[in-house]
Parts: sequence; C-alpha cells; structure tokens
Amino acid sequence: MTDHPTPPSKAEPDAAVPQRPLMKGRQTRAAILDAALALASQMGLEGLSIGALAEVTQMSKSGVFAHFGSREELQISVVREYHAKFEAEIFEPAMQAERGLPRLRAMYDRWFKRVSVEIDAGCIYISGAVEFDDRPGPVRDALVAMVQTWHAALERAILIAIDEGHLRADTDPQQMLFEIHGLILALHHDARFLRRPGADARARAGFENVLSHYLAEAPATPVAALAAARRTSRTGRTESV
Amino acid sequence: MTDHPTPPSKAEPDAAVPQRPLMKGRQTRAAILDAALALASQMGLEGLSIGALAEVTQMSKSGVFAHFGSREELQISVVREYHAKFEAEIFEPAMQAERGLPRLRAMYDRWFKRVSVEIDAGCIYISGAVEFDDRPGPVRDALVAMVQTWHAALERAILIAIDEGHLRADTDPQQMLFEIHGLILALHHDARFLRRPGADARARAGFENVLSHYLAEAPATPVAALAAARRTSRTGRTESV
DNA sequence: TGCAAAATAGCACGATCGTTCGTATTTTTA
DNA sequence: TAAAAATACGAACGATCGTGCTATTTTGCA
Repeated sequence: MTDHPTPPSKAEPDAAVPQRPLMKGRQTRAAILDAALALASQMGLEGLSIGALAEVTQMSKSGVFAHFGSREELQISVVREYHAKFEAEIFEPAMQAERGLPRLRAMYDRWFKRVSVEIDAGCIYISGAVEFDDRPGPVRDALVAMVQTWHAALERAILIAIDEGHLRADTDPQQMLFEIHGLILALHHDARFLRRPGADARARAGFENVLSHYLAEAPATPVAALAAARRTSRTGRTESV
Repeated sequence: MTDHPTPPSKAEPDAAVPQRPLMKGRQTRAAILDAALALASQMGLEGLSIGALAEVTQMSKSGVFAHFGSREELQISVVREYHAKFEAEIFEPAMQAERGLPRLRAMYDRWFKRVSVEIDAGCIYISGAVEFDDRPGPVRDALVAMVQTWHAALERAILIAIDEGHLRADTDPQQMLFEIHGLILALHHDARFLRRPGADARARAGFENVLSHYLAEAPATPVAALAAARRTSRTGRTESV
C-alpha cells in the first residue's frame, strides 16, 4: 500500500537500472510483503507460514516462495520492511522536530502511538525480541541490528537534548533510554495483552515522571529540585549515608 | 506439583513416606511437566511440541499425550506449573519481608533475579504475553489470570507501603506498578535479547529512580538512593559528558 | 507482433505436527 | 495372589509445514 519505492517508469532508464525495470515482480513482492507484515504482526514471525500467506494473497505456495527463496529470507524481508516503515513513520517525522527535548518527545509520541493505537498490528520489534531471544540465526541478527539502530537514534536524541541544555548534564543516556523503553514495553503489555484501559495515560505519565528526573531546570516538581541539589553536592564527595 | 486440588486418597495422615505416597502417574506427569517448563521457557509456549517433549523425557508421544489429553491442556498445565513455581520462589518468600517498602523491594529483587540471572530460562509470563496477545482461547485466559494475580499482589504491596507511610499518600499504585513492570520488561529485553551487559544495573537504578518519585519523605541527602543503586552497579560510566 | 525471460502455478516429496486406537505392561486394589 | 485399573507403547491417520522440480502463463522489449 504505502511502500512502492520504485516509481514505475521514471527512474533514470539506463543509468540507474542496467536491466529491465522489472515491474511486476517487485510489485507483487511488495504486495506479498505487505500481507506478510500484517500476518507476522498478528501471529509473530515464527507463526508466518507460506501457505497462509499464499491463501491471503490468492497465490500459489510456490509462487509466494519463489520471491524469497526460503522462509528465513521471507522473515528477514519482513523485518526489513517493518524497519523501513518504522523509520518512515516514526524516526523521520520525529527528526523534523526541533533538536533536543522536542525531538525526543516526538520520537516517544510516535513510538507510543505505534504500540498502543494500532490495535490491529503488534510491534514486530517487541514480539520478535521475545521470539528470538533464544534462537540464534540470521533472523535474530537482523532483528537485533534494527532494534539497535532505533535505540541508537534515541540515545542520540537524548545526547542532543543534554547538549542543548534541556536535560541535566550528568544524565546517563543509556539509563534514561532504558527507562523510556520500559514504558513502551509496559504499554505494549498492558494494552495488547491485558487489554487494560488507561495504559496510554500511564505510559504518558510515566514519560513525564522519567523526564522530571533528568530535566535540567526544575519548574514544578520538588524531586527535580532535589536532583539539582544533588548535582551540586556531588563535588563534596559525600559517599556516606 | 501443585496441579490438582484434591489428592485422591487421603490428605493428612502419613504424609512423608518414601515408598508410595505418590502414584506413578502423578510422578511421571510431574517429570514431563518439568521438562515441558524448560522447553517452553526456551521455545515459547507455542514452540512446545509433544514430539520434542517425548524425546526429552524418553517416552512415546502417545505416552506423553495421555497425561494431558490435548496440547492446549498441556500448555495450560505448563502455565499453572510456572505460576506455582513463581509463587513459591518469588511471592511467598517476599511476603515474609516486613510490610511496606521492604516487602515491595523483596518482590522486585526476586522478580528481577528471575528475569536476569536465570539465563537458561526465560520468563513465561513475558513470552506468553507476547505470544498470546492476539490469540484468544483458554491458554491466553489462564495466562492473563496468573499475570493479573501477580500484579494484584504487587499492587497490594504498594498499597501497604502507602499505608505504612513509606510511600507518599497520593501515590497512584497502578501508575507505580506500571513503571516498575516496565523496568522488568526492559531488563528482560536488554539482557535476553540484546544481551547488553549492565542491564541489571540499569534495572536496579531504574527502581530507585521510580522509588524516589513516590517516596514519602524526601531524603535529606538524596545521594542515599544513588549510593544504594551504585553499591550494586559495577559498571563505571554512570555520568560523564 | 513475436519471442526470450521473468513470473506464477501445479504437483510431489519428506518431515513433523496433534491425535486416535488397539494393545501390552505395569501398578494398585481387593 | 488374582482381578482391576492405570499407564505406557507402537502404529497410523490426516493436516500442514518448507521446499524442490517442471509446466504454463504473463510480461517487456525487438
């Protein structure tokens, strides 16, 4: 639907494409991948079967199979496809927010919506992480790589927010990322599995709570003020209770 | 072990007899369940196959099958078995800690260790939640019930901690639980999937951070909480720019 | 419009899945 | 110790899985 990276007839006929434009192939491959993404979101990457995929796309099993060469390659393609969508719909729009805290907020907001609002499609990063945490192989490697890419982007956003003076200078980016990531995972758990209403609100409130720990200036919360006090008291080497 | 509520013949008299306290059936059933638990922890509840289970226990497929009557019943039994172990190893010992914050801490500590230290066995509550968030049925129902039981216990512990004056009176127990649960999920993710070292320390530090939000009295020296977290964290690199 | 190549279908294979059934073997009971 | 009941086995079933083969259709370019 939204992923046709190759415009049909306008891609620099001879320079960019040495051979024929290869239209139909990519086209149906994209359609298959689209269905596979939906199917994997619901059944998990391990629940992806070529037979079910053939039924959904109204093709023969071998027809579907020929596009990927193996089930494993299909799974990897799904992971890559999800990654592309994730970047296009979450990372890139968020990057257009102002540097620092606004950008970090934008990232969380879009991430947040991806996990909670889209009831029909679970997050493959999250389900894949659980499915493949004990299953070595290329699929796991691909998944790890993509998740780490996203985490690196978040960490960069935090670092910039520190640099811009929005967050405290002694903020540990990985610690903050850990806590934010936990909120998303808890949201995914409560909203999708327990179907507990109000998980959205708790994920939002949790973000503000985490933020208040690392915020540079303390406008309202007394905890932030204490934290500011802590920063100055660190020079005195007060290790004891 | 704690499967069926009614021991057939007699409950109390001569409980400890090495000769024939347990019928052969229950005995092998327990052995199968033990192997199933290990297998499901590694492959997930959906990855549990009767064939593989028969191979591990050196039995015939039908022999294994006869003990449960269906694969679904086997899965449910595994969930119940995990629940029993979880209660025995995490909930009950933690209940012997002092009411209030110490008990909440004990719960988190044991939960924490279950997820991070036991590298060989993933948490079925977590993997099951992801596997069955889109798969209605009795297995999902059992899973939800057990997870909710545990969450209710945690919420009760938080409420008591409020009552005891350890936590602020305006603490929202469900919000605090949400944030704590997120830390466990992030720990599971980082330790098991990303295999990132230092996830333990971050989960501990995260708990202290969450705690500092809800702690009743603002500690005169906020470094205390930090020191407690740092005592266990062996990785340097907490803050530097 | 014809033709090579790409794309898809059809079919069959071995493997594994959960499950059933009949039977042999143990264990418990009387 | 014999009868009864519980337990385990072995073989087979239908279904589904991924994956090779070989036709057949479709496509894009001369």
